[in-house]
Amino acid sequence: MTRARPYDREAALDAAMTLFWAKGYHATSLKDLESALNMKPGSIYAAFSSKESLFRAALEKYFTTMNTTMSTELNGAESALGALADYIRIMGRTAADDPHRSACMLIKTLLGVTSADGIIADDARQYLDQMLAAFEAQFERSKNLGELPADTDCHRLARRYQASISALKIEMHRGTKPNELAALADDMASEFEALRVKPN
Amino acid sequence: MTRARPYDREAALDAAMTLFWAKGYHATSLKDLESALNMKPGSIYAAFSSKESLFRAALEKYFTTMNTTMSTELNGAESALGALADYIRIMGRTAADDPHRSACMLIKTLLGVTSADGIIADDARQYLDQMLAAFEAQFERSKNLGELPADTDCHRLARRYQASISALKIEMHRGTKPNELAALADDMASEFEALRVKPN
DNA sequence: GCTAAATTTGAGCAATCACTCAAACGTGAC
DNA sequence: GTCACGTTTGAGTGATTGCTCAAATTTAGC
Repeated sequence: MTRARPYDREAALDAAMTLFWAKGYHATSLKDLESALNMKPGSIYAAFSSKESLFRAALEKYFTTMNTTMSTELNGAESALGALADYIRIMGRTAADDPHRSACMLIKTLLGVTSADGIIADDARQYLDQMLAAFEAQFERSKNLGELPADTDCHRLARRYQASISALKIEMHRGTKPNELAALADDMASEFEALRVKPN
Repeated sequence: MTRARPYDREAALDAAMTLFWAKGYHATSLKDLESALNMKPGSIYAAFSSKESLFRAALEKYFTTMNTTMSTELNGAESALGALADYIRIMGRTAADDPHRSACMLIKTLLGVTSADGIIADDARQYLDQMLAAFEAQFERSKNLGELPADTDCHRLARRYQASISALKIEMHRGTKPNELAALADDMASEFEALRVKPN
C-alpha cells in the first residue's frame, strides 16, 4: 500500500558513522552526508530527523559495534587478565593502512563538541562509562579467578586500563610507526600482566 | 607618522588561543573571534591573514607556553625521574574548576582536523614530537644521573610517558572525579618511579 | 593646517550552512 | 485502472560562513 525505501537504513547509518568518525561532527556537512549515504536531504531528514540525531545514532552504532567486538574477545579467553593484555597487544599491531588506525570515535566526539552541541558530549561520556564498567567487570572476573590479589581495586584498575586504550588509539591516529606502536602496546600490556599473582 | 594599533597583539593571540582551545577550530566562527579579541574582521585579517593562520599562531603560543612551563618544572628538581613523576602527580591534582582542566590543545587539534584543513594537523604533530623529544631528554638526564639502568630505552619510555599525559588530560576533560583522577595520576607516576634503580 | 602613511571600520560579498515542503513518484488494496 | 498512502525529490529557504575593500580615522613630519 506504500512506497518502499530504496535504501538500507543500517547501511546508511554505517556510512554516516564512518564519515562522522573520520571528519568529526562540525566538519561534516549535509552535502557530505548526502553523497556518502546516497540520499537527498529530504530523505535524510525523514529518516533521521536532524544532523544531531543522525550523529547520535551513528555514535550509538559505533559504541554497540565496538562493545560487542570487545566483549567477544574478552569473554573467549580462559584467562581474564590475559585477555585484557592481549586486547591491547593486538590493538598495537593494527596495520598501518587499516581504516581503524584512528582515534576512538567516543574520544574524538568528547573532545570535539561543546555544550552548545546539545547532548552529544553526554552521549559520549555515557558510552565511555559503560566501557569502563565492562573493563571493571573483566578485572573482577580475573580477581575471582585468583589471577589478581583479593584486595585489588578493580575500578581504579579499569580506569587505568581505559586510559591506556585511549592513549594507544591516539597514537594510532598520530601515525606512530608500527614498531614503536607495538612496543608501546607491549609496555602497557605488561603493566597489567605484571599484576598477576605468582604461583608459589 | 602612522596610526597606532589600539590592541595588544599578544593579548589578542591569548584570547584566540583560549577560544580555539575551548571550542576547536571548526566550531569557532569569525564572529566568536571578533567579540573575543574585540576586533573587527578587517583588523583580524590585517593582523593574522586568515582564520587558519590565526589558529596556527594560537597553537604555537599554546605549545610555547606549555613547553616553557614544563621545562621549568622538570629542570628545577634534583631528581630527573622524580620531576617527571611529580609532574604527573601534580597534574592529577588540578582543581575541578580550573580552566586548564581540559584536554591538551595539541591532541584536540590532532583529532579535530583533517587534511582538508591545511597543515594544521602537521603543526600539532610536530609540536607533539618536540614534546616527546623533551621527555626523552629528561629520561636521558635521569639515566646519566644513575637513576635508571644503563640499558634503558629512553625513547620508548618517553613515548609511554607522553601517552600517560595525554590520557590523563583526556580524563580531566571527561570530568573524572578529583579523587579518581588523583589515583590515576598516582598509578601512572608510580609506574615510572618504579624504574628507579634501588641502592644496594 | 596640510599631507602621507598605516590602521580601523563595518557593510556587504559569494559561498555554504542546516533544513523545508510542495510536488512527483512508487506501491499494494480493491 | 484507480485510489490513498508513504516515500523520495531537489530547488529553494533564511541564516551564517570566512573574508574583502573603499572609506573613515589616527598618527607624525613639515
